[in-house]
Amino acid sequence: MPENHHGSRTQLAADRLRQLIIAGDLRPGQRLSERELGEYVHGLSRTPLREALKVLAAEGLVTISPNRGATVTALSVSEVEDILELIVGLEGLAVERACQRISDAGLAAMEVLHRQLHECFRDGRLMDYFETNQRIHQMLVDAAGNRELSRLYAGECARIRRYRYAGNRQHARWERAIAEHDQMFLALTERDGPLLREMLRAHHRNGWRTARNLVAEELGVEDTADGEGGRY
Amino acid sequence: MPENHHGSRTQLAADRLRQLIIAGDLRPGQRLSERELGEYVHGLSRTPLREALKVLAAEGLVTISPNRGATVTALSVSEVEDILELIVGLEGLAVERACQRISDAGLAAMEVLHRQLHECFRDGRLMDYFETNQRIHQMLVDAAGNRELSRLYAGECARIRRYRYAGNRQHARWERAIAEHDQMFLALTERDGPLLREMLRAHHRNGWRTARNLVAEELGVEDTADGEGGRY
DNA sequence: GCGAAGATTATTGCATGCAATTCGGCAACG
DNA sequence: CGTTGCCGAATTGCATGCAATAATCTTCGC
Repeated sequence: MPENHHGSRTQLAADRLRQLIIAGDLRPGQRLSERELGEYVHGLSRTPLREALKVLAAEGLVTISPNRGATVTALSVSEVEDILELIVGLEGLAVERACQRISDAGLAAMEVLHRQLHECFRDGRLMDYFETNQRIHQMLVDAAGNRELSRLYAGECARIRRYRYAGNRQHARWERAIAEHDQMFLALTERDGPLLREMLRAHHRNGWRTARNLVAEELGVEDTADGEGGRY
Repeated sequence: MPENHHGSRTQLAADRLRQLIIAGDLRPGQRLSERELGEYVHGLSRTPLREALKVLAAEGLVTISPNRGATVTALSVSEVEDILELIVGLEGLAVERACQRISDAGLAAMEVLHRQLHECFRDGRLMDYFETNQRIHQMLVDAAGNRELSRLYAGECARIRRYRYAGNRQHARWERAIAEHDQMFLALTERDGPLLREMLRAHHRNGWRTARNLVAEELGVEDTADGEGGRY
């Protein structure tokens, strides 16, 4: 459980709302009335909530219409794809650096998570798998040693997390995803940046192809040509 | 002059402060007392200012210490270099896409700016040159057609703008920069993404080498090995 | 019955007041 | 002489009240 070291109510509100939005407990497009939220979270007043909403708006998680209130940001399929393209690009930049500078300890840490991933798969714990998967990718990016890159990457992942994990993937895809992770881990140990980069690109494209249909369906099929001619 | 379409005082405060910080009118590390700022900008009250500060903090332009107020974010040399590495990476991703999809009209627009750049150089208008230079790079990134990428790129550029343009460059560097722009424009017209990417990387590295010394000096020489072994 | 203008209600935007916390200085003590 | 504890001033954090804007409902005219 992540401690709340900041007694600040603004921080508390922001953290709590962020978590609710990322996890998908608050649906995209849902209205976020100030007074309503205040009663929902500890009965705090509108001021810290307004500040928290402004912060989340800057992060792209909520959308504020002047004089009309805030809603959970609702992304279109193409916006999700833009962000995903960006994420893949950032991750690609990161891994090339990571392959150059990752330490043996770093590799060992990756291996721990990698094993956890396998365990989650073996035991069929889907949610834990997603969580571990996310942590692996983040750790890979962190290994590049560029804090700003890590921050941006984490932020963008948070924005579309709900969409990527909207529905449970099919088992066939899950199996392939694990295999891809195995290969990527191998590429990392051999410090082959360009190869790892290409594998990541394919990995994300494959993953998105599965999620995309579910998202498109949920949003009402904004179906352009299938992502095969893919951008990223 | 950019119009203030939003009557919202929070928006006004955020826009105004952002401008002041980016332009360097407010120095890094400078204290931003709420009441003081309020009197400075139109005599508005603390509430919209607090909200604006929170937003700018989320953008990375100001740093808020709980119960201790806000200051203009002061970056170390290595932080600036991290951000620059990120910017170069983003721009690299962008131009590869841009070379694929830029239209003739887009190329024409780039050419207009490119000519302006030459005029600024010829007339020795350094500030206009910087401005135009920045617009060229932003337009290049926009040409990739990924709004999220454009947003992030613009944000990161804003954060280090003050550092890059801290001092006036030497004329020799200026001349070379123009030459590099000529070559890059050529690469763009020929839609050679990989080449353009490499040229951008070198262009930024060369530019930073000049600015770096001035920044390091200003910040008190946090002098690690010279950037020659460059990361980006 | 339908559309439009006006009134009503609810919500946001902002100013202000009070409590909580931090920082500066001063004095007492080791 | 340096350190520690305390007090006061100033600043931030937050709650609340009021004004302004937008949404909703009512009513009137056609």
